[in-house]
Amino acid sequence: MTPRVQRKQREHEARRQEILSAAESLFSKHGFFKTSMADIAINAQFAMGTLYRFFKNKEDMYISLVESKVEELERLVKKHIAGESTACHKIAAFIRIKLDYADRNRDFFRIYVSEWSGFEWTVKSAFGERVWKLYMAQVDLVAELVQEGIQNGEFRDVASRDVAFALHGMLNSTMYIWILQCPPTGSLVEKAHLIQNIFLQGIAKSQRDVKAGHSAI
Amino acid sequence: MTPRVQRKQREHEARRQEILSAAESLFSKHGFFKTSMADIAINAQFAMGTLYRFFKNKEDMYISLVESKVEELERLVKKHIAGESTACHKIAAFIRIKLDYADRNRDFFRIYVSEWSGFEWTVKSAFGERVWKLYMAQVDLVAELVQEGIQNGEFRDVASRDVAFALHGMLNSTMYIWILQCPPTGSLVEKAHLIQNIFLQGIAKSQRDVKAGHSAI
DNA sequence: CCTTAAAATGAATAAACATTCTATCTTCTT
DNA sequence: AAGAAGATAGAATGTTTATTCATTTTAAGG
Repeated sequence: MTPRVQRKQREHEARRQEILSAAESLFSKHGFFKTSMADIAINAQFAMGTLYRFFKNKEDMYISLVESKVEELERLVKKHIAGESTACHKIAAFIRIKLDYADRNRDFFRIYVSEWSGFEWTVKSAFGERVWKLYMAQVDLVAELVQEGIQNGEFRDVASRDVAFALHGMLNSTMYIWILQCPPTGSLVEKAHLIQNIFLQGIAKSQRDVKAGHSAI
Repeated sequence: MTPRVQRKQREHEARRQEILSAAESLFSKHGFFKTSMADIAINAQFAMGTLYRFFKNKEDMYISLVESKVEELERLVKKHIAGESTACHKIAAFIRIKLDYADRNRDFFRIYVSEWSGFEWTVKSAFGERVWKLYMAQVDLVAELVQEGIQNGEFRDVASRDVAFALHGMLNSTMYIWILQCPPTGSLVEKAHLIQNIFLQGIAKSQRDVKAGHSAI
C-alpha cells in the first residue's frame, strides 16, 4: 500500500470520526428516533448524501458508534483487570474503570444506558445483535470473576450470572442519574467506592445470614 | 349524577381500558416509535379517529399507560410496607412486591424498563415530567427506608439516595433479563431473595470493611 | 317513531424524513 | 494543463404516519 493511499485512508477515517462525533452528540441529546440525518449532516458539516458514503444507513451509523465505544471499554477493562490478583480486586477494578470511562464519555454513556435497557428493535435487528453480544460479553466477564471468587472462598455461593446482572444494573442506574444532572456535580468515579462496598460486602462470605428475606408475601 | 350517566361513564372507562390494553401489548413489543396509531386502532378494534376521543395524542396515550401502572405499583408498595416493622423487612418487602408485580405485568414492565432509563425526550416533555416524578417518589421512598435503617443501627452510614438508586438498578436489570427471555423461565419473584441478600448484607453494619476499593486506578 | 345530540368512522391531509440521484467540484495522473 | 476518477452536494423522491374532519351510525328522550 502506497503512502499516498495510506493518507487517503487516514483522511477518510478522520472524516468518518467527525461524522460519528456529531452523531454522538445528537443521539445523546435527542435519542435515535428524534435525530434526523439532516441534523447530523448539518452538525457534521457535510451534505446528507455524503453521510451515505460512510454509512449504509442511519441504523448502521448508530450501531457503529455504540460498537466502537463498547469495544474500547472492553479493551480497557480487560487490560486493567489483568493487573489485579484476587477476584475482589478484579471486580473493584471493573467498577472503577467503567465509571471512570463513563465519566470521560458522558455523551456516549447517555446513549449506552438508553441502549442497554431500551431498544427492543435493536436487540432484534441484525446489527443490534452485534452490540448485544458485546454487552453480554461484559456480563459474562463479571460472572466469571464472581465464579472465581466463589471457588477460592472470597464470596459465598451465589448465582454468578444473576449477580453479574445485578452489578450492571447498579452501575447503569448510578451512571444514569449522574448523566441526567446538568451540569454534572463532581465526578462519577467518586461513586465507585459505594458500589464496590455494597456489592463486595453483599456477596462476601457472611457471618450472620440476612433474615429479612424470609418473611411471607 | 343519574344512574344512566354513571353507566355511560363506566362504559367509557371500559373502552379506554381496552385501548390502553391494546397499546400496552404493541408498545411492549415494538416500542413507542415503531408502534403506529393505525396498529393500535386495529388491535383495539376501533377506528383511528376514535382513539383521539380518548387520548389527546399518541404521547398522551403512552404516558397515561405508564402513569396508571406506576401509580398502582406505588399503592401496592405502600400498603405492604406499612405492615413491616424494621427497615430491613420493609426494604425486603419492597423488593418482593416490585418483582412480583413485574411478574404479573410482563408487557408493562417491558415498557417500564425501557422508559426508565431510556427516553430522554420523555423526561423533557411535560407529560414525561409526571412519570418522572412517580419514579423519583419510589426512589425517595427507598432512600427514606435506608435512612431509617441507618438511624436505628440496622445499616451502616451510607449515602441513602445513591444506595436507593443502586437498588433500583439491580431490580431493573434483573427484571430486564427475565423479560427478554421468551418464554420466561420460572417466576421472577424467585430472584427476590438474591437481591434482598446482596443489598441488605451490602449495606449492613459490617464486621470487617471491604478493602478492595482502595487500590489505585 | 322521530328528532337530536353524541359517538364512531376512515378516507384525506400534511408534515417529516430516510434514502437516492445527478450535477458539480476536487484531486490526482500523465 | 487536460481529463479521468472519485468525492461532495443538496434538491427531489417516495414512503410512512400522526392528526383531522366531513360523514355516517348509534342511542336517548319525548
